[in-house]
Amino acid sequence: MTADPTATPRAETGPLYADVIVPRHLAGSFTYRVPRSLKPVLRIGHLVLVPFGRSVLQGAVIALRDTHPPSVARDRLKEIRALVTDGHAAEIPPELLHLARRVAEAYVAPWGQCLRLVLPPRAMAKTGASRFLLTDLGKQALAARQSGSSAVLDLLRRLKRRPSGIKGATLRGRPDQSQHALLASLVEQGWVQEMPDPGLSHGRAAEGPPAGEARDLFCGEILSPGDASFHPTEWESRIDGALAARRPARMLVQAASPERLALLRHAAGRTLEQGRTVLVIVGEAERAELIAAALSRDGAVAAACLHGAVPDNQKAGMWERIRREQTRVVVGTRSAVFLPLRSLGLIWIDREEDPALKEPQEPRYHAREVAWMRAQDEGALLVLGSTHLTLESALGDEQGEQALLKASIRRETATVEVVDLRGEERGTILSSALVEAMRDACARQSGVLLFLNRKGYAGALICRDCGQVPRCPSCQVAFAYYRLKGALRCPYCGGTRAIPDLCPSCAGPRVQLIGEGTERVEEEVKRLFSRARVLRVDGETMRGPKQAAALYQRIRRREWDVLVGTQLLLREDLVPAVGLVGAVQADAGLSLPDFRAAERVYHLLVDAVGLARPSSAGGRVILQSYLPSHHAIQGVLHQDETVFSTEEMSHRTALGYPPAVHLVVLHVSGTQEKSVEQAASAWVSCLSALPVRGTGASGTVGHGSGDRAGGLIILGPVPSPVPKLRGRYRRQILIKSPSRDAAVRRVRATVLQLEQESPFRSIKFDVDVDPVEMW
DNA sequence: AGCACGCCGACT
DNA sequence: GTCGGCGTGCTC
Repeated sequence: MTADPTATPRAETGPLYADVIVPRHLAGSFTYRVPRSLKPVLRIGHLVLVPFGRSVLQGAVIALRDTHPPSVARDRLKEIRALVTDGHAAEIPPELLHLARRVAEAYVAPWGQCLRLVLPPRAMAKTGASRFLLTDLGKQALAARQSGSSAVLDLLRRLKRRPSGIKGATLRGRPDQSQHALLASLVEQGWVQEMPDPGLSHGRAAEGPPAGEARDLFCGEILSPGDASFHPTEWESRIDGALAARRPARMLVQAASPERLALLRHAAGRTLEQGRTVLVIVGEAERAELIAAALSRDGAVAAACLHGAVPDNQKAGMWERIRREQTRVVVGTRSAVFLPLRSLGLIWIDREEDPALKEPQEPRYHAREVAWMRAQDEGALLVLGSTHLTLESALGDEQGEQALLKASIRRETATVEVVDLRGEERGTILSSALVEAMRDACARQSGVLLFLNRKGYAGALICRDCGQVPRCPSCQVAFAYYRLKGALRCPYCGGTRAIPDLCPSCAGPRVQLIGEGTERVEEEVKRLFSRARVLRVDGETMRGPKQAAALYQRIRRREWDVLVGTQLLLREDLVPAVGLVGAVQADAGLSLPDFRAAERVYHLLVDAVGLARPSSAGGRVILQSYLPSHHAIQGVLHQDETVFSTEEMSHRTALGYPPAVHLVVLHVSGTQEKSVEQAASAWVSCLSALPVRGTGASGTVGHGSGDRAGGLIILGPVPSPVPKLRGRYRRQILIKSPSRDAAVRRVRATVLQLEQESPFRSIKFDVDVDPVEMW
């Protein structure tokens, strides 16, 4: 961000100064003197060790220069300690350095922080540092003042104050060099002890690899095309065409998982033939393993798999092999989008709607968007694949921002019916229509699956007359039933209410608890069908790999007539297609406090429909609902995506939610409630007052949103849903903007301004661009 | 963010 | 006094 890489022509001896970014929450870069020995070799992208405050850090060189920055006196500049090597000079490939910067800009995060994303895994570890601790002998020596030297006593006292020890770099890095010798002599005397620095303790080796064994049993089917209606050749040729162009392109593939994987295999093979490489990104580690295995199946492709559960030491080796193009196909979770693949030809995002593609901490990037940045920079084809495309992706399609191809592969589905639960008797779990259909399916032994979407909905209150859920008046969030207290409780503000006798919306008397869950459904099935074999599939019965594997077996061996379960039933290849699927509470989840609630419910129900056999094979789906007119239900009923998406889009547009606008959420937190409030208000006025300054790094030309209002809608500040967390008060501001770029530019300018202003020293300003979890 | 300094209350 | 928690400030 500082300094121009192509500054002044430098002397033959090489550059005098280097701008370095470090992996810390710091906005700018830091300038260092280049030692004579490095002058001829140092290049942009090199990893270097630099003294930083009291410690030594790894950083990356982002610019070389012959003049020191005017803001810092020359004698304050420190010298680069060394080049990081692992045989050769370690360096960050230029495209990745650039990618890190683009991410930093797009998500208003420090470039140095984004540097972490592209660093080789090994380099993340601490630089073999050590700590110094005071020994018992040293304590005695201090107590007895066994040394006349005040320097020695000072040092001993300092060490004593810090039972966890002080880092070697800290002690040695002090201004006077005598410390070094002093320390050595104290170690020799046995007063001070040197220990290896434990470094980052959050190495996550504990998680271990996912339980792949139980799962492998079911991989066999994954690539078998669903049914005869799949005509892949057309889409294969479209992909071939897009790959042959060797230009950045985006393509949407809407198809069921087996078809998608078949297409991926084809695309991967074609990309490799071109001499280019393939990157596949998915939300979950488990699915990454599955896809990697599927791609590698016949040995044609050697796909590496990278995700959080892979131990760090293995990651380092994989990173190297990828960089050397020994590994040419990689499947991984979101952070894998930063892997150093060269001559990248294809990036495939599978299940692009998966919220896990969004990083929940700074830098809060979305792997789908980063993938698009990479595809643009490296001339690759980006494929967004899913059974359900997000409205965001679908709208991008219609707007034709980029050359976009859309593949939609349809399967024949089951017949869908809706049962209006408001017409049923009080307390009905299984409507008579569903029971009838179950009886029928059991008689044919075609299999029954009862699907309960109760996520975030366990134990709530619903009105049997109007279908409404009582909401917290201050948060507009559905109340949850709190069993312990027998009362309603708002999950966000914590406010409690007694259970009302009458519905707050329609004043009807039929207010009831629902969401009792799978157990109750299971009991009901057993009561009504005493001879049926019932298996329950939920978080409880699937807990632990052993139990899960056993349950897999039983499902597999068809030791059941009725399966009752949660979303777990939707797992890939868990259940063979059945004759009847019942969605027990199809509208559960519609009341969640999230503007994407309806979209999620719709997707879940479409998935549930996919679990039934096609109607030509007698497949039926019954949706039980209190809100049968809701467009999520109607869309599934009519098997017409536009029924859902048209209505949903008009809601989003009317209420100002994506994809009609872009959202940016700003978080302000601090220990003093008042200053948090003040800072939040200051941010809002700064946002609305600031005439957009041309500070930006003069990237792309703006979209003509230069007017004062900038088309931004600024809401808040309001207390965050959890207004106080770990002693810090939190407020948030919501920004809506037709242009993400305009909003981001504005926010970036204000963050810089606020962080520099003195009254807000201890306040943390946090930005979330395109939030996925809003609250 | 990380890391250490220094202020403050608790306690042998 | 000394121990150790927590708030504060700096990093070329």
